[in-house]
Amino acid sequence: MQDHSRLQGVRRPGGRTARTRAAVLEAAMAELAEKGYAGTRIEQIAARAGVALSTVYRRWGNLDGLIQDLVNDITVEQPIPDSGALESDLAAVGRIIVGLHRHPVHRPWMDALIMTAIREPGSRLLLSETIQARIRRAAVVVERAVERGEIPADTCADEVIRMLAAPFYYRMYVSGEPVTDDLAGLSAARVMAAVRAGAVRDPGAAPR
Amino acid sequence: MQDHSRLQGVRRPGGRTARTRAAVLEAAMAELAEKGYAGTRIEQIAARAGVALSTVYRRWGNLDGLIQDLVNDITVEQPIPDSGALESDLAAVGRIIVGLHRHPVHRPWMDALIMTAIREPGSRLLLSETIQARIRRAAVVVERAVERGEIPADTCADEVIRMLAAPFYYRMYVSGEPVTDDLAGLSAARVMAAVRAGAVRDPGAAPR
DNA sequence: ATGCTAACGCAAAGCGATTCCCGTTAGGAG
DNA sequence: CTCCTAACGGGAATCGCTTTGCGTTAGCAT
Repeated sequence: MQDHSRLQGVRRPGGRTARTRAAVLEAAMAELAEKGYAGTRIEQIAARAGVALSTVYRRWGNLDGLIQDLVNDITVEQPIPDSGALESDLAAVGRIIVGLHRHPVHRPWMDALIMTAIREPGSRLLLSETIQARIRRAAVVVERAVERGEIPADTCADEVIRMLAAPFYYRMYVSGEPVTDDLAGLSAARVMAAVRAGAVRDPGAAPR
Repeated sequence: MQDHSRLQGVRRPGGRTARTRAAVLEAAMAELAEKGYAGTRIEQIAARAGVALSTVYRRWGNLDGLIQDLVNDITVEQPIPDSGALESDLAAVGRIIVGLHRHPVHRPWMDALIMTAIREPGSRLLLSETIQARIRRAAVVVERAVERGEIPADTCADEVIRMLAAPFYYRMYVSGEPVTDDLAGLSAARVMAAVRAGAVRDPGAAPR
């Protein structure tokens, strides 16, 4: 294995280097979306980007490294819902998650992320951080509900979002059941019940 | 790719064939447990089993096929708790799931299963069926609670178990947060709140 | 006990992933 | 504008995965 820490410290970040990076990342994204993780060939990415194979390996090391870099570039920013009622906000957040998974471009990314995270400890950390950032963003709907006095003040906002999101990923990657739009509403209702009962307080894990 | 349907229809299932199969599966299990999915080499499995490399490839095709066969052999049977109260039963089921993941032998299997399921549609189906079988077994604790009149009669037992299990897998494979024993109790309490509120009825997905 | 052939062992070969070497191009500091 | 060298291009070489051909062993039907 080589260094690859250059991802953070390139000596000449401008001009050609930047063009190469952009081209390769775009090609990788397209290939992943079309062929999926298993069907993606580094050589194809290089060819599509009009770049030498060795360039890809020098800068990213392998497909996993490429994906890690890709994630940093793509972290999807969705508007946070604010309907005035927590349950409908949660349902909206749920639909965003469903949408992410159903979108033909995003699904292969998630697949690749999960695969990579299982294989590479470094990737696991990256995935963990990416998800955590998304949770934090979505958690404001819970915090607003607390301010409104809609739910107990000691509710753990992050845990609420995790509880909401878990079923989607569970179905996608474990039980294999279909992920449908109405799952968002169902999941939101269940989470609400737990929150109202005051069952979502002290986090089971340190929020890092 | 070859046939590999021979996994189900071997012409000479006895004697040498059976010995080979047992030896290879045991070796595969050991290698997966020691090295994990990424570190497992088919050649190592063959060597450990005292079998020719080509034999492994002829019968199982690749590591994924081997894992599929392995799963059929291993489906873990745990006793189903029956404490008389649903919440403590759920917590016990949760602890079983936690234990499965923490056990040094089972963790690589789950990793391998998830990986394989993402790569191979056939494996996805297999994982789906395996999980469904486990859900069904665990769901009896919910059915008993219904008979006791402890929870609404129209509660969907399978969904309760899914709701209980989802956070564990979510933490393991998505958010990357630690999976601890007390998570079992927390998760059980949250599920109970939703069930009592009657929020876990009509299944969001057809039960297969 | 005997014969047929499934299943095995061995080894060569093709394929993609990854590394390495060497010559060339082009940022960007001076 | 010039020079230094980071970064690139091209291709050979290595490595693990997987397939295939051929000869051998051993179930199991008779």
